Amino acid sequence: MARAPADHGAMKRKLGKQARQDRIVAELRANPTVRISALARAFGVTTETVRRDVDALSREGVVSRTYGGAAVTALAHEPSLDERANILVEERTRIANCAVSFVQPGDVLMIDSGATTSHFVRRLAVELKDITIITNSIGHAAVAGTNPSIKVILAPGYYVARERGTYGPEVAEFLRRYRANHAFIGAGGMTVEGPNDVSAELCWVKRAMIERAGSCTLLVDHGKFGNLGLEVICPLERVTRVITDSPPPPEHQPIFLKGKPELVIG
Amino acid sequence: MARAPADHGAMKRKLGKQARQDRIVAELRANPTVRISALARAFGVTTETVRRDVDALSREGVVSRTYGGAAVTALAHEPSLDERANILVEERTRIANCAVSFVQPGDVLMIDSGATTSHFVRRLAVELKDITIITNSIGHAAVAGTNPSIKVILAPGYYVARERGTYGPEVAEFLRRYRANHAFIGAGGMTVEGPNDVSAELCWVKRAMIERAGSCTLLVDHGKFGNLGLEVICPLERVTRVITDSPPPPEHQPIFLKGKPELVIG
DNA sequence: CAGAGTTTGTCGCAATCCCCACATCCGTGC
DNA sequence: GCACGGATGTGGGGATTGCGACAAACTCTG
Repeated sequence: MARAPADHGAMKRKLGKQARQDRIVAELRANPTVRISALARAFGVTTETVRRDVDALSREGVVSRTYGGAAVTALAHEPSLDERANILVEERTRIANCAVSFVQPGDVLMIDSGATTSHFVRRLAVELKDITIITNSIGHAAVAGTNPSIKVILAPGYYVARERGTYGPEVAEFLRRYRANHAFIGAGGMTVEGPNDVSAELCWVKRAMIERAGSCTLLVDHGKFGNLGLEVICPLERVTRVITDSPPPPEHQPIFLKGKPELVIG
Repeated sequence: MARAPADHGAMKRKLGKQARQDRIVAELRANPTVRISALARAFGVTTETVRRDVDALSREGVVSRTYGGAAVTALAHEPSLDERANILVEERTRIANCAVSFVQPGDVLMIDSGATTSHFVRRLAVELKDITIITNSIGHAAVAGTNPSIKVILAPGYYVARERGTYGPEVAEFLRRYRANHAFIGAGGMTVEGPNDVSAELCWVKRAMIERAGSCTLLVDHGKFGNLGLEVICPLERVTRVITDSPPPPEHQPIFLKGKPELVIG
């Protein structure tokens, strides 16, 4: 593979132990794995030295040791969205399947980033044609973009790795220039006050989407009912429809009493 | 290639190929790395068989190969089903290594999407701290975003799957609201007229970045000299510096005669 | 049933890695 | 100066892995 012959940035001078270990974890941010032999060449030290570094980092739990090198530890990498995407797959797939039935060719959708909505987008990319998706999630864009008949518009802003999407005032301002038929958004919790989530920046994006869409469908699994996050996204009346996987517990049925958010069970 | 040998659950003694590979990725959800030898023992097959499985998964980008095993992929890294990213890695890595030496902490960079610039961003994410990156590439954003000390601003627009980035008038308009120290851009070709590329929409993004940056560095491999694409991006004088991997052929040396674009060989 | 194609096993050698013991270098404090 | 501990380099034996080539077993199809 890529040799490092008298490497440019590496031969500056001898790095100390700390500097080497920092470089190793940095390298693992760019590449999923590193090899001891390659690092030794790059640092201009012996493989034994690198081996000791890697072993030390491994003991600290910063990296995960492999035969011949090291890899990113599963937890340190993307505990956030990645882990969340792998739980409740069954339920979320049901929600997603149900949600696509409300979408028709020609629709313009706003979809916020999130684990549940990502299943929804995956189904959209498979089943539907001639729709436009406006989103702040690069994951959604990448998935939906594989379908050439789906037009994807990505919102700008500060990129937040944890959510794999853009956030900040730019997003809301950008969204205000568009108008959509529907907004499909997720939420961290759902009470009689309305949908809520844990982070203010997440809420602002969802709010902007709801504001600019003709109607709003909430995608939440049954575990979200009763959760109270930091901030309420919008009053209950602004939500047109709630799609979930199984009936909410009786104590939260009052949410749908007035029939204002329509309840759909996938 | 995409054949599923319809294995029912009756396979208790020996697992089929598909079942093994599924088990491997499942194993990787629990442990950050697996070893071929261990898997071979667990499955009751030869290490060669597991090696083939792992190699296959690695080619698909599902796992990342290590010496003696496999590791979880960084998810941000692999989605390069793009064959262009896998050629000239040697040359592009050299260019990227050279380019990072021109960047200092505190810099604000505009970087356009492209195969060559992606190597550059990867190095940036490893070696530098406290910089701001403004880009239209979701790949760049995902990679740079793993480094918490790098601020990433993503430009809006129509998402183009082929380029894994945003394009269209929105991009240029958005960029106009920022000001950067440097622009690092790639190009499909390079002649005495200046850098060029094959698609008008690509050119408009590059143009906007050059316009809004104090100086502009072009990252091109040696094969690009003499290529004439559809559209010239900007006159030669607007380019501050050209970084390439090996000296351009003599017939294209005139590009650098006036010393206006500085020539740097990585 | 035959034949083509796929999957897996076997074998051997070269390359690589691990581990251990010991030597060397260097800065620090006495 | 000198002892000392930490960090690093050296060298070799032993184990593991990678790779290519070939054969055996199996699957599918006509």
